Amino acid sequence: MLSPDADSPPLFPAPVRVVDVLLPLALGAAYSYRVPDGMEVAPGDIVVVPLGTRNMLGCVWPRPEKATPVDPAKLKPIQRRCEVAPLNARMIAFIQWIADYTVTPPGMVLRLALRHDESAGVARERVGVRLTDHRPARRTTAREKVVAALADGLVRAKSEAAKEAGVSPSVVDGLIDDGVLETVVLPPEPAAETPDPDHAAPDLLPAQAEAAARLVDSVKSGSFQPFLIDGVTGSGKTETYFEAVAQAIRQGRQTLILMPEIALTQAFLDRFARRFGVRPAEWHSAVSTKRRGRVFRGVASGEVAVVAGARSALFLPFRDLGLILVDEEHDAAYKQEDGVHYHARDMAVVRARLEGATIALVSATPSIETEVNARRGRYTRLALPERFAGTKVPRLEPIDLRREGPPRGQWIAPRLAREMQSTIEAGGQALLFLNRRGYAPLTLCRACGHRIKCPSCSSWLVEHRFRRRLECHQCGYAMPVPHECPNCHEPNALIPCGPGVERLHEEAAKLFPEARLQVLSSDLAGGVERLRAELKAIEDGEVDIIIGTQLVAKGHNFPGLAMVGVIDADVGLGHGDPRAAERTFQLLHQVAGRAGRHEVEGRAFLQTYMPEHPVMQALVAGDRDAFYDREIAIREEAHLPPFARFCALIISGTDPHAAQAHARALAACSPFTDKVRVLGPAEAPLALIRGRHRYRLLARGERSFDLSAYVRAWMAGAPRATGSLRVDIDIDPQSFV
DNA sequence: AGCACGCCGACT
DNA sequence: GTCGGCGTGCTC
Repeated sequence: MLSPDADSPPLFPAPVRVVDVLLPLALGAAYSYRVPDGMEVAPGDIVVVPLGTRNMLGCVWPRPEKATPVDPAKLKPIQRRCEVAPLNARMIAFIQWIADYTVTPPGMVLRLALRHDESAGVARERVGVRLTDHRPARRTTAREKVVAALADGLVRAKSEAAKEAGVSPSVVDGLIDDGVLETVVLPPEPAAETPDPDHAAPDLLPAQAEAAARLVDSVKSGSFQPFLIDGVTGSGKTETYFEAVAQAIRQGRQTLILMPEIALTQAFLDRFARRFGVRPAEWHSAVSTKRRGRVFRGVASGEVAVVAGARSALFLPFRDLGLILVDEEHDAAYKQEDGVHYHARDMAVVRARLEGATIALVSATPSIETEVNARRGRYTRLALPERFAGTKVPRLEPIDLRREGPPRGQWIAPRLAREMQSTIEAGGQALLFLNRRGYAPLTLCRACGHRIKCPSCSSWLVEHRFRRRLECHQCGYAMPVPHECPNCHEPNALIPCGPGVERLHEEAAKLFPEARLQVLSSDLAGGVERLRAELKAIEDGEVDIIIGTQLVAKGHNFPGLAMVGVIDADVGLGHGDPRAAERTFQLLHQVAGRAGRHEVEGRAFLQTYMPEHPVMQALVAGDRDAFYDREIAIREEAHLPPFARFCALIISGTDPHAAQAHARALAACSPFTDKVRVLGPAEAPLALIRGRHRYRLLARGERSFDLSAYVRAWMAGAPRATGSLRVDIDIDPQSFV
């Protein structure tokens, strides 16, 4: 074969080939690049392209129909194509969909899928070593140790061999050079072992078996179907959906189990292992970069069958995703509120639709959105009404703090104390739930009435007596506890107001001097290790009274827990947050549900100043439907999600005219101008103002509100210098299905 | 997101 | 005279 002469120009010069490359930047659109001769690229390929002075990783992107061609003089060539798995068409569609829906530049969404350095990395070849017949010419003690360690003639990874011999890896390298050891290429370490769908098939209750069968059928059908697994605490929701996982494995399709990060516990992984023989691949912030790289590539190759992961796992490049489970679907941690604003639960539904996958949202207390979708038949409800162990859902009893509250300066009502006493005497454990870390949430000056606030965000500083500091729970600011009032300088006038878990511990210790107490909060001294140890101690019955924050509501099991006392059931109610009732209901339901899981009849007590509040009434009556009926009616009336396309536009930036520009734009494009109000930070509901946003517009528009028209109007009228536009993601889940 | 460019204050 | 603060704007 004659090779073409490189010096002479071709007779017919090939036309310049141009493709779009999406870069992981906030750029509005993909940029065009020239494809060098001899390079083949297709949409989804990961490439390196020059941008300004640097080189960047990007993804070849489908060219829009009406793309404005870029000046050919500007075109730079693609540098190289990366030898990594390209994004498939479904993944591209997913990224584009999220970008459109959340009004975010597509590059920012791509970043979520490419961000992991591991996506570009290629698995490094693992080198193993084995002893040969040669013996070292130069003998040293270190070398002797290596020879002795490898005397069995088996292959070991290089680092492994050095570690076993107790020498540095360079000794091993030296022996390789001398021919004493030979190198062997090891097969790449598997990202995860393959779960066995038939490892330990469970016994299911009739309701579980029926629900499992529905899910299995759906996985078999290989088409998009959304479900809600709606089961009371302890009804075996996990075991039920594990059967769908087994089916997906049998069919060779992949499964994603999404969970809030804190719910992804050892206990869950162990349960999975008991059913499938091995643990699933994990994906969350605590997984090492190296391990993430393996999982990432394993997911792309299809080798990893099941991933259990936090929010960000939603953007993994699955080769063939057949099943998604969203555990604790009501959890607020699924909502991402910086960078790309998205709700992982809703985007999971979108991804399932694009992948042709079965999806099940799982909760004992579904979010309002999901409940509405189930009631309207968009999601198929699979109800698990009974507890697996045959025990009843704990009875909830209100304690009216107006009539039978504790004396001033104390927080455990006499009745609650009596119940705790008899619980402990009967050998059971009691949990006091108070969602406030530290000793006291407010420090007040008796002399001048000054309240100590955070200098940077003006919320109250929380006293942490153990650490002898005042801390801001919003921004992390901390200072030593002052000896005099910072305002009037009166010494010894500062008094702590209200309870935190530390103070509650103090009170409980006084009331029950014999009892063994343990505080559980996220700032427990000693970190994760200590927490794990304390949980073990509790499980082994070495603790009588647990005093815990939100931490105790999720994930961990307390087999000996007989009763729960909620110190302040009203926390969270009464602010302007439209989700206050929902959150309180979910949290209290969940905490109360911790009691009496195994053979012990559980009881729960709610200390409240408003026992007549609908949330308390619904909890005490055990009437979930009443709660949902009311919440749905309120939202429908107020045009809040899920009955409005969105409820808030957030403007980041500092331009004082920006709010007016938004107001004009809203008025220009909303058919419901009378329902559109512009609220300043002081007026907007407290919970909607968090952090750095200077202005927030609440557009209580109808679902027909045309967002793109709004954006156009805003762009036209926006002052030149301004921040960016973001859309809050509490939106209409109808459009996902 | 970076990185350059640019236009004003305190240094060798 | 220059070094360097970060405000603005561009990158195919």
